[in-house]
Amino acid sequence: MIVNRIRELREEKMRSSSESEQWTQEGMAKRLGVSRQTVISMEKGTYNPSLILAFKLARAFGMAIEDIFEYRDDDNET
Amino acid sequence: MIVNRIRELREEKMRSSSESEQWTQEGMAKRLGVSRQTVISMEKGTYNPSLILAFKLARAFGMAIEDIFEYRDDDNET
DNA sequence: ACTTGACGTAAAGTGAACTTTACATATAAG
DNA sequence: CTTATATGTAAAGTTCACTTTACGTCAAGT
Repeated sequence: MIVNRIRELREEKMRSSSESEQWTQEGMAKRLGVSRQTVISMEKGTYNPSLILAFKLARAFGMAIEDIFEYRDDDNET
Repeated sequence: MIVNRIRELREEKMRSSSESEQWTQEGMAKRLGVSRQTVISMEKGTYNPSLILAFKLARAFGMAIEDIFEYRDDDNET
């Protein structure tokens, strides 16, 4: 399974950034080129995003994928 | 789009590793828990794997995702 | 009171990641 | 010459990431 820090990071951006509306769920969705539903699902962490989405997120936050997502091999995933 | 070094890295492992059969396409498929077709498709680079698969690959190679996959935002992907 | 913006949820649809099977080729070994 | 192993390809099926729409809540502003 995969654990992520997306919500935490996004909320920190909302607080610190001058353009906080860029960092709402909808702002992030636009920036990433996905739907708001997808942002919500990612934050919930209930699913396994594509590598491209992970790269886009990492780029948006200016971080490495490994600093946003943590992989824990508890069980049998695809 | 995403470019990767999977084939290159796997073939290097085949040459240098003592258990080279662990690094055939089929060996990798078993290790990653996917089908051999999926390994072939990944090496061809024609598609966008899941984050979990990317993590498993990175772990198999003992590298970071960013050292295996390179993200180039040429156009409009999901 | 009413609007507006940010977040949440549910449900149906689409496309692509991934599987499975089957067959074909090339190389190396016995 | 035959057998085994590694790779390639094609095609049909399944699952799930992601979309779209629609509606509901809550807090802040006017």
